[in-house]
Amino acid sequence: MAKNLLIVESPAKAKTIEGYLGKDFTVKSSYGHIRDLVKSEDAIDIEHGFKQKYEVPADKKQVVSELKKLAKEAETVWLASDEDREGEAISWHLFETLDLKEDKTKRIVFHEITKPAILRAIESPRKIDYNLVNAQQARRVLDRLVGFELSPVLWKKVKPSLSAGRVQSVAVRLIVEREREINKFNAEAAFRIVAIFGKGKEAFKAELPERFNKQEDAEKFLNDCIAAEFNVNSLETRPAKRSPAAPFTTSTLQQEASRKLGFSVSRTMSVAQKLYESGKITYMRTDSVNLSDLALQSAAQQIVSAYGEQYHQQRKYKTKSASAQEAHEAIRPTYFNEHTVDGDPAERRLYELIWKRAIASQMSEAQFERTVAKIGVSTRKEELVANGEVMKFDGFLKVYLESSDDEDDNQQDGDNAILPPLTKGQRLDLQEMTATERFSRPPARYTEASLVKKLEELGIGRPSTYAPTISTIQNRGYVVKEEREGKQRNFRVLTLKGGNIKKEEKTENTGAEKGKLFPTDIGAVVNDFLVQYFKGIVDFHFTASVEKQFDEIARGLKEWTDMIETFYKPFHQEVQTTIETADRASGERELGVHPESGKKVSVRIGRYGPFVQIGENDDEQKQYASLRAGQMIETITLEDAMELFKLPKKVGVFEDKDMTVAIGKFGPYIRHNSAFYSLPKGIDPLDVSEAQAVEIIQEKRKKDAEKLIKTFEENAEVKILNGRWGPYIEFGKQNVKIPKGKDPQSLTYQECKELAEAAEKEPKKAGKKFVKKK
DNA sequence: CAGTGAGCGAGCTTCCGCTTGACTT
Repeated sequence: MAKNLLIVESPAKAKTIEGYLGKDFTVKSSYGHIRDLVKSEDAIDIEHGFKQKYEVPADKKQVVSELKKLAKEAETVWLASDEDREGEAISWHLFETLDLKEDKTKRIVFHEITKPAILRAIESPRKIDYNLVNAQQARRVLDRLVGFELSPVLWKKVKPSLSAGRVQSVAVRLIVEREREINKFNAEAAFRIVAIFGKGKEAFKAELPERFNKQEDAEKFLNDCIAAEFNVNSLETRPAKRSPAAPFTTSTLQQEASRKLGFSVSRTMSVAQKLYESGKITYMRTDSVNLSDLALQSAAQQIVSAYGEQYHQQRKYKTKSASAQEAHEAIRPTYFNEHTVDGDPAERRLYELIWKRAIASQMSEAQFERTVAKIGVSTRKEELVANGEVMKFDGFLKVYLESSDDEDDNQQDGDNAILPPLTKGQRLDLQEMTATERFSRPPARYTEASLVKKLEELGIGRPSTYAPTISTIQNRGYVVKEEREGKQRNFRVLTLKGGNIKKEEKTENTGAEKGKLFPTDIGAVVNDFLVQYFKGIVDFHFTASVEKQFDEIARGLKEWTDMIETFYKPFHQEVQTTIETADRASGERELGVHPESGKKVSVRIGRYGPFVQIGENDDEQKQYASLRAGQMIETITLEDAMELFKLPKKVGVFEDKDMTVAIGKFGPYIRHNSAFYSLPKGIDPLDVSEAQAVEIIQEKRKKDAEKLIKTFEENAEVKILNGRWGPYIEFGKQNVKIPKGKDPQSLTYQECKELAEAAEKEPKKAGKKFVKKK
């Protein structure tokens, strides 16, 4: 038996370290935290110094008992969890739970998984830092108190099963408030003037820096240009440079993978996890931009040998985030000489991104020559401006260019263009000039990744929780990630060409969104409730201010119980008062009066979601209709609401059964004989003819028939179908995958039944547990 | 993917942060 037991948090790390340490060391993993507060209300004894009650959760029992056994046999136990608040607490929990002895236990830390770093750590062990542990306890207790007192208030005042917390509630608030900014935004139109000079390859664009608010002014400008002479008034060339971005942290990786690869934050994390487990990259949950000395050397070597000495420049980056705890390195390839890796396409692409970003971070800056030509118009005092850019040295751009969040279409032209050789005073030949009406844009909706960026800036959440937080707020129904169609908008274009001005009206699609986060009604109602009654908790700076106090605890300047006491007393009082005094929140809003009956029309959240109601008194005949996807209580109008009552509508009869058109969660559909048929896009659900409906039903049946492999005489409900992932059995409401090697064509009814029953008996544990329904 | 929107009441829900697997119609 080995003399030493060394415990780290992650099994992949354990494997690597074991290789460095030789056979005197057994290296094991705790798989993160091994204990947590009990679920019940008595987890924290508020009366007695907030004493906590911990337990080992069921899924950690085995890990703990194995570690316990190994610890007993070992001469020395080395606690090597991460060097941050949570890591220190993990060491402390291990010390307590494994019944370790003070004199046989050593606490060590390292920031990078390299042999010298680990050996150095072993040379200088220390004791558990109880100040740091206390800071973690304060963090844990605060989060539990906030979450488990606030959530029940929502159950009483809004709806059961809702949740609130220090992190998730702020995330929802950001999205709700952004949506409101967008709603109240008024686009301002202005005319943008762009001129094209020269012909063929010599042609280039110039733009007027000023914009015209009125069409007359734009038109006058164009008019003045008809007879004008254009000359280069000034020509200025100056050098410019661009530096590479720091290597990835969790949050920047999520952002870039979202922009460049279209990954959701959880997809990014699970692909990165695979790369980490197969030893391809360093740890993927980190807030550090630091690279180990070994990594710096190895990157330098790669850059010099692949691109040459002039492309290399060693850089050390500093984190900009105040909340960073930097227990790990930045995310980088384990071996820089592996430019690509095996694996599925997602792994390969993410690895490539990580490799390029880390390599580029150690490369020289790119150098440009930027030219600005100002062009005088003889009949006007304004000048047109042409920008040209020539790259003199590509530097890090040879490998990697960071993408950006703003997709400002106004900047597309002009920048990066190459200007033909020009001389001062040169007369230019105008080919064409346009005045295009452009609109100011509302603030952008959050994507998952840009929300993570914002949370990180506010110091809210940690690398390990960004992805789960995004999932939580969606699972609770506070937020939806959606694609929404834009609206058509007209804009005017004036074109000056050949001495004539042509006026046109064009249309563009605006406001279309894909993969953006939208608040739901319940999200908005819960947010408003929390902002009204618990302003302090959902304040954007709440986390920053408690973090400051955690730091003081960690430095031994403050008692953690004092801090919690000071926070808890007024907070708990607010909870009490709110329970006693606050009204139920349903987001109710009056829309006006029903034009025909004169009854009141209102909208609010009900048991089954948001709905419109006509009538209010008990004795009145009331009418109800659910809101549709994309409609919200706060923005729906009386007219929209009236439309809702026009459907469902009977459109005719087919095979002796009614055909009804309605709108559901996934859009308009026809219901016929208890089956659903989606309406193709472009057909107005209010204007579907009987013949059209029949056609849609038959079309769908034809498509289904193509998927069908086999049916059975015994039971028409049972079918074998071709699905996206191969053949499967549709057994009533249950779908069962056909095992590999079985020929779907030759399956009997009895076999199908057995497969279905076997699948029923073996419920998908994890799937059901983690993926909340609805 | 209907329409439903009353009321009773037992028993349940819920936080954040550290990990990995088992799970995908």
